[in-house]
Amino acid sequence: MSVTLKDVAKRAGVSRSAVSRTFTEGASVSTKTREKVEKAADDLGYRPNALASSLTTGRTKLIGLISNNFHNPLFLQVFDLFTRSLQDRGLRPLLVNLSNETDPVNSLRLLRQYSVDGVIVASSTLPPEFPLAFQRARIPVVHSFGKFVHSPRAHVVGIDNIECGRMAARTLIARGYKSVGFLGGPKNATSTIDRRTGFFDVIGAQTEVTATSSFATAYSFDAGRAEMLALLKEKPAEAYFCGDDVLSVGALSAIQESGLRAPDDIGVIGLNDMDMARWQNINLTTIRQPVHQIIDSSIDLVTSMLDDPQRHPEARLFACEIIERGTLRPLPKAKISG
Amino acid sequence: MSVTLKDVAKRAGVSRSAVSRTFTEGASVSTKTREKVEKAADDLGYRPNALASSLTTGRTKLIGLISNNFHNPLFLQVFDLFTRSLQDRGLRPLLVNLSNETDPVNSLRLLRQYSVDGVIVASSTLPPEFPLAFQRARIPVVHSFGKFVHSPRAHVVGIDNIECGRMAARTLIARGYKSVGFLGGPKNATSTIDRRTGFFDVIGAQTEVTATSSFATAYSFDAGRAEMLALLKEKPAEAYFCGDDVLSVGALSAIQESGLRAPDDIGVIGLNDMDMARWQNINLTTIRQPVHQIIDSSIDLVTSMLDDPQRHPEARLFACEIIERGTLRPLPKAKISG
DNA sequence: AGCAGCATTGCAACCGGTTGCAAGAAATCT
DNA sequence: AGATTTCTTGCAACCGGTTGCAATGCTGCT
Repeated sequence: MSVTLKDVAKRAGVSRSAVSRTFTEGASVSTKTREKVEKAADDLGYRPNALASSLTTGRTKLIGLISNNFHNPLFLQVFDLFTRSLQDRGLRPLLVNLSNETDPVNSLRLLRQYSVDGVIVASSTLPPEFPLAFQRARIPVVHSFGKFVHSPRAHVVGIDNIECGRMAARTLIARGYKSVGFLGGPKNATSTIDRRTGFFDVIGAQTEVTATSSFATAYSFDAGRAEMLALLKEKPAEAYFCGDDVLSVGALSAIQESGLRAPDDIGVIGLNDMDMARWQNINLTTIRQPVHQIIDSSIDLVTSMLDDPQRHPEARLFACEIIERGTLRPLPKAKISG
Repeated sequence: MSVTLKDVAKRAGVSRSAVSRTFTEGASVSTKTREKVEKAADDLGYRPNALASSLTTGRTKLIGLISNNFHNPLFLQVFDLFTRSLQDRGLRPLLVNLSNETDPVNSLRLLRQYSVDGVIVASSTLPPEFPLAFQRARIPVVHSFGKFVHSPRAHVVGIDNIECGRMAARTLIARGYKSVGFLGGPKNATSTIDRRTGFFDVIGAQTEVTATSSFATAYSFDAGRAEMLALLKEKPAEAYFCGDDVLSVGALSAIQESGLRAPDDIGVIGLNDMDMARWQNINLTTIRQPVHQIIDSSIDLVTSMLDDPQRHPEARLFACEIIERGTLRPLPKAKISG
C-alpha cells in the first residue's frame, strides 16, 4: 500500500533506525547516510506516518477545537484564525461540534481516543466547568472566549465582560442618552450576566439616567428582533446595549421595520465587531473583541502547556475597543472653555 | 500515563487479545470474559487508543475537510453541517484551511501523514484538478460544492451552476425586466463562468431583453458594493443577478447608499440563500443551494468509497430553488383568459 | 462413552514508527 | 603510532493495539 520506513531502508541499504533518524530533528546521522536515505525517500515518495510515530513519542500534534458557536458569524473568523494559526505552528485542528450535546463526557472520550495533545474550547456560552473535565484527564486545555475569573482553575483567555458592560454604559452616557436599556442574550449565559453587571455598575451611579434590562432567548438575529419588537410596543429606551452583534442587527431590523431609524429614534451599540458590522448598510457601532489576539494567545498557552503540563492556570484578558459607526448619536461637541 | 490494553488484561486476568476482542465488533468472546473485561475496563476508565488500532486496521476514521471559504457566511452553515454529520457517523473532521496556499501538495502531504480515510474538498472556487491530487494518492476524495462536469474524474457533488444562471434569467424575464445584468465573482472562477453561461443562454434567446455583464474581484461584500457603485455611475440595468449572496448584499448596500431602493429602482437576485439572506432588513430574493443535501450526499459518497475504493467517479447534482423575498419586483398578475 | 464440530482463548507476529544500548568507525589528542 | 573520545550505526525492544493460527474447552450427537 503506502511506502514505509522499511521500504526506504531497504532501498537505501541501511537499517530502519537510520531512516527514522534522518527524519528526526537533531538525531545523529552522517551526511553520507542522510543523503542515501533522502534519495531513496524521494524516489519512493515516502512520508513518515505521523500516527505511528505518535505512538512512541506521545505527541500527535493534534489539537481538539471544540465549539458550540456555529451560528455566530464571528466564529467563521474565529475558525479561520484558529485553523491558520495552528497550521502555521505545525498543529492540526480536530474539530468538535457541540451543537447537539453539551455533555463534555462524550467529547472528552473522543478526544482522548485520538490522543490529542491539547484542547481549545472556543465558546463564550459554555460554563467554566466544561474545560475542567479535560484538565482532570490531564489534557492541556484552554478556554478561549471564556468567562474571566480571578483565580481560574484552568487557563482562560478572553475579554472582561464586566468591563465591556461598563464601556457600553459610559459610551451611552457620554452621548447624553437619559434612558437606556440592556438587551442581553440568554439570561443564564455567563457573558450576559457579566455584561449586564458592568452596565448597571456604571448606570446605577448616574442619578439622572434610567435603565431597563431584557433578555433575548438566544444570541441570534431572530431573538434580538423579537425582543426589540416587544420593547417597541411599550415605551422604548433611547438607546440599547445589545449583548452581541447579531442580536444588535436583529434589533436594528425591528427598529427599521417599525418605521423608526437608528440612531435618530433609537441608538444601538453591539459587541464583537463581527465582519458584517462594518458593512455600510449595517454600519453598527460596537465594541470590538480582539479576536486575533485572543486566538494567538490561546494557542500560545496550549502549546506552552505541552512543554510544561503543570503550568499554573492563568487568565488572560484583552482590552476591548469602541468602534464608532453609525448607530449611536455622535458625541456632543466639547465645550471650549475660554 | 494512560490506561492501556495490558493494564485491563492484567486486572481482568485474561490475555490482551481477549480485551481487544471485547472491544471489537463481532469478535468471538464468551459472555463470561466479556463481563470480566468490561468490569476491569470500567474500573480503570479504559478507552482503546484509536490511533494505535488504526495502525493495524488501516482505518483512522479521520476525514480531511479542506476549504478555502472562510469568509463566506454560508460556510459557517457548511462547517456546522459537515462536522455534525461526520460526528453522527463516527467520523472526525480534520480541518485544513487553504486560505494561504492553494497548493494541493502541502495539504496532501499533511493529510497523508495523518492517514485520513478520506477527504472532502468543500469549495466552489477550487478547480476540479485539485481533488485529483488526492485521487492519484489513492485517497477517497469528494469535491463538495464543486463544478459539475459530465464525466468527472473524481466524485463531485453540488449544483448545476449553468442551470442556476438560467433560472435567474428566467426569473428576471418573468418579472418583466427588459435590461438585466450579470454581476459575477472573480472572472476565472468556474462558478462565475458557468452561472454567466446559463444566464446568457436564456437572455440571448430573448430579443427584447438586453444584458450586460461585469465581475467583482472576489465573492465579498466589498467587491460587490464596489462593482455596483461603479455600475450606478453609468446607466445601470433594471435588475442584476449576483453570483453570490454576499455579493448581492454588497450591491444592495451600494444601491441604498446611492439613494435608490430595491426592488423599486433596481432589482437584485442572489445565489446561495445564506442564513442572513432571510433577515428582514436584508430580505434578499435568491436561489437556494440545498446545502444540507449536498453535504449529506458528499459524506455518503466518501464513506461508500471506504468500502469500495474503485467506485466509479460520479457527479451528483441537486436542484436549486428560487426563494422569493423582497429584492425583485413581484410577478405581473397572470392574465385571466375569458 | 466417544466423537465431531464449533466457540473461545492465548501465543506470537505484525502495523509503522522510535530509541537505549553496545559495538564499530572516525576523529582527536598525546 | 597508540590511546582516548566522539560519531554513527544496527540490534532489539517497545509504543498500543489487531489478528491468523493452533490448542483447548464445550456442545450436542450417535
